[in-house]
Amino acid sequence: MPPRPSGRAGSTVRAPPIRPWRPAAAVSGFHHSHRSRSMSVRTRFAPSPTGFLHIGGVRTALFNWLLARHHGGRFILRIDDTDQERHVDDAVKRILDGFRWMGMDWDEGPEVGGPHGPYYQSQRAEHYRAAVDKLIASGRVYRDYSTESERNVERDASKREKRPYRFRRIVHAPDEIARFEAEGRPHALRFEVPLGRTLVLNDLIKGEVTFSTDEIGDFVIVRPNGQPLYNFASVVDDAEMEITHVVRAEEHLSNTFPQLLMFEALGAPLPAFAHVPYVAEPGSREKMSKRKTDDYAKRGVLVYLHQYIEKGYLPDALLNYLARLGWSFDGAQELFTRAELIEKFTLDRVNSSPASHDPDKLFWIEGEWMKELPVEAKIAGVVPFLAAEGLVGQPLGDAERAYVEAVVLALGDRLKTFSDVVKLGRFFFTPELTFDPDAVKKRLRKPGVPEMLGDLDALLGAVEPYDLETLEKAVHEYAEKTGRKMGDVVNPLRVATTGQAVGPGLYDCLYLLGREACRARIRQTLAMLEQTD
RNA sequence: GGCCCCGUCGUCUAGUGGUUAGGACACAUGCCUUUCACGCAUGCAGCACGGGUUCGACUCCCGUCGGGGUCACCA
Repeated sequence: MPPRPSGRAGSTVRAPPIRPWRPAAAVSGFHHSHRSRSMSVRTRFAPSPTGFLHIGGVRTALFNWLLARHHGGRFILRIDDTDQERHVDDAVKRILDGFRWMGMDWDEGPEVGGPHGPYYQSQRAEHYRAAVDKLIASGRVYRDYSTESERNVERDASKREKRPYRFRRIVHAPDEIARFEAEGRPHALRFEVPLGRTLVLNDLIKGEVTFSTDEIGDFVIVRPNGQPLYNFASVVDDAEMEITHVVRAEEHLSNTFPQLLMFEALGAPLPAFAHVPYVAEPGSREKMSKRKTDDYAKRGVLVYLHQYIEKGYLPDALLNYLARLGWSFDGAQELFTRAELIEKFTLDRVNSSPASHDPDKLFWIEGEWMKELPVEAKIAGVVPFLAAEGLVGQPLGDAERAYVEAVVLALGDRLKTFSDVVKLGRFFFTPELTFDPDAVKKRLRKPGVPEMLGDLDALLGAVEPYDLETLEKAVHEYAEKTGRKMGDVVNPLRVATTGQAVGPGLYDCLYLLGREACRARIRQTLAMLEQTD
């Protein structure tokens, strides 16, 4: 237990730790009841519609969603667009599509509405106005007539003297205020922070955090142009939307204390807070930065949700991975179904330290989930990628569909993401061979290989019937008869018919491709070898 | 710089004073095998550092170092 602040002036405000299933008793010093005492759990995710969702944001949203679902509560989506109201539609749609893809459904918010709407901050002006009236009545909010240049003087001085900058109320004489008003001088609305109080937050992830109000400057809640600011708007909304658990990124931990003051001034019940640590770069403790997106891309590290969607990842796999990034159940279980996650997720198992993004582990989980996927679903997932490359027609014919199914089956566990079908199985769909230079060098540029390929061409022409079993038997017999090792026959034949050194079993390839296609490819390979020898 | 948060293998984590510090990914090796993938087996690897407290510290306290946040009329 950290030492309790004692013997100093000021009261103590405590936000009690609340376990939804067993509300804690009220703690001295704070006279407001806690939200979740008698209500069901209500969580929210409040993105601002700028750019794309990155995986850190998705994870925060997921924790909110899981918490709500775990307790049979409600998950609310709110669009925090106080700042920019233009061209929001597209960004919001992208966010919503991302949520839909992840299968994180929201009970209130855009498109579905709800009893506490609207769910766009840009449409809630009257709510903020009413809250401002309330705060003004409480005497906690005042008009600030300061100019930017005046504040800059203070700020620069603070910086120079290496002390924190904190705005404190400038008290003007009544006639001065009258003059300001007469000349129409613009003013912001500020919250007057009471000095000398110690605020204690019982964060559900971080534990007990103590903060002195002396560290908080009087903050602006409404700009001169009437625009409400985040710190204020989000408190008003969380209160009105009856949010019981504010689960958000830890960068908001310090913001929580001024917010506590506003909840108090508003006379609103306090939600519980849980601050989720940031996501670090792969292999590092450093925070992932949006600015480095291009660098990450060069290293093959994907940071945005849409990038994983485009790669053909499985929502259940990403969900599983993100849940385990910073959360664990028992230290042993790695794979969780959606239902298990809902059943087992609790905030107290969320790690209080940052977790770094591990694309390798994601890829492994993805593979595990892909193994479980029924072949029908694999076909459905793979077809768009084939179609985008022009490798299959659209819509798919019956025969084509059967062929895709056979290819998917042949690919087996090699298929990790849906887009892998193009990388691993392209040769199944086009007569044009793309030769892997290393494979050609290693397997084909060997003495005797062209002659052998000639033999195999003839062999394929003679095999009857042309099926898996007979093919395998014929190749074995050929190897035996000519005194070659199986690998010395099979590997060149694979490269000659697929262009690649790796892939499904050889006989699967030969059979699926068909007799004539295989023979044509062998001849194509022979020609290639001669030309570039 | 003030204040606040954080620090177990490369990575995700288990661990709440007494453990040979456990599991997973990655990596390495072997087996399986026509390649790759899968599977199986084995191995490598960790309590940031320094002081305390204690019979005994990864676990508690203090400091240092490192990472992060905040100190906006951004969110």
